[in-house]
Amino acid sequence: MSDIASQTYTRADEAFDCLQTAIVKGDLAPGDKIGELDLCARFDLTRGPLREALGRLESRGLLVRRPHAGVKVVSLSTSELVELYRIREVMEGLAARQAAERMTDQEIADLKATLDSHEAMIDEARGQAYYQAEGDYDFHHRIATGSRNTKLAQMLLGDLYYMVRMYRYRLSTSAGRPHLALGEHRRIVEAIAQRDGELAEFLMKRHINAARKNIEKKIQEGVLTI
Amino acid sequence: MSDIASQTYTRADEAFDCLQTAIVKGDLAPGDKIGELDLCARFDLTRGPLREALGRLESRGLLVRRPHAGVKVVSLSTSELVELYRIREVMEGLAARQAAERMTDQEIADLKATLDSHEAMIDEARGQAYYQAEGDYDFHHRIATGSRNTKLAQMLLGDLYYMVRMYRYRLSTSAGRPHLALGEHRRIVEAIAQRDGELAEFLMKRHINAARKNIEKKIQEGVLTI
DNA sequence: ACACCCAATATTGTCAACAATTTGAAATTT
DNA sequence: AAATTTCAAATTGTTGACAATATTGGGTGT
Repeated sequence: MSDIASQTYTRADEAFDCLQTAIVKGDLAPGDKIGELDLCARFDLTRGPLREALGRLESRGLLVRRPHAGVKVVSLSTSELVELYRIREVMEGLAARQAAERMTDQEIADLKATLDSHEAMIDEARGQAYYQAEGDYDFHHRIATGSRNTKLAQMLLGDLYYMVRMYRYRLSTSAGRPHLALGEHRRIVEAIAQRDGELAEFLMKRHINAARKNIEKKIQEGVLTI
Repeated sequence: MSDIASQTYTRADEAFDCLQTAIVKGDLAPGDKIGELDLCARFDLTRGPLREALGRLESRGLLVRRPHAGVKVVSLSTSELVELYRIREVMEGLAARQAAERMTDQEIADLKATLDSHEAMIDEARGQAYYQAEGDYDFHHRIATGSRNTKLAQMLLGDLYYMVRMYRYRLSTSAGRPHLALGEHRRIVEAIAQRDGELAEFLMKRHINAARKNIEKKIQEGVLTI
């Protein structure tokens, strides 16, 4: 949801939000060629705000636009997806390091409480799933904002987050290891609470590296096709 | 310059290019509030393409847009500028590592030749300057593309490169150390040529860390105000 | 059957006018 | 004199129509 606290909520904002959601949820599927007039009819928009929204989605890597030829929903190859995890690793490692330096005690306590509710959810799903709702409920989202490195958070949450999330709907990177993943989250938060930036960075990188390895394994087993 | 090899060059592309150049060069200065009609008159554009260009520039962090209230050229505080260097450090470190894995021998040879011409230029300026023209002549630009991590290159060259460059016009991060900086560039390329990704990453991170320290030192001495 | 060409059509890019919101100056109140 | 309110003008957001370009389907040649 775009921030409307101090700004008006334009039709372009609205268009952006609903299109992004449609992409993340797969209603607009990777590789789909989508036309402006179709989108206008489907989402009750006019072309001006729609084009603004398309521009924003393109800048976030969710769409590919070709002048005069139209728009496609981005479709990452498996190797491109793996590359995203390489980038996440170094950037989220930095975010964890800076979160250790800058998060308030209250924020850390709140994050621990969120992890408790994550655990309750895993138990409820009998250890089969670890799904985090988009936004403040999501661990990685919280670390990025906790880093207080505005540009880093913006890049992580603006450029990478939704691309990764787009694929999360179709694959679980914590499959077979939700309790393990949760445990890793807890250890990262503990390092942050101890203000040990170096350890927090190390643990976060290891955590994302494990998710990447998980994906690579699935690709190799032929289980994962995109 | 936008890629026109396989696409038409729209008026929006044109608007984007000239505005970005104006920002990087300081013709549109940090903090400037700029109006659409002014820009249209000044750059001989109409509002449609201009608004597209403004959207792109916003996504690159060069502008801040507020709905119904207009556009400002971004103005980074000194601490924000330093944070950019933290991000560059981890991302360009990764780029160097991946360049060591993926650059062709020819590309490496070409890069060395470019460094030779950099050296000639420093000598010509009597060791007072190390200025690299935007694009392929720029060492960092070359490493990012050499990484063959498309998304990484896009983020580095799309999101960070011009923001950093915007400030480079007003400060030299290799001030007092052009020969040293060039030497560091050479060592990074040597590590890449040796296909030693770990060393390339380490050296690149150190190099950017040194540039950051240089900036921090200037800030502390009160020499650098933005 | 395949490759190429061309014209018509569909779709995207641009434009100018109207709608919506903010800004700043003037008037009013304290 | 300083603070607040009001309102017209300036500026940004949106809309629908026209301009520009790519796509597609049909026709022709090999």
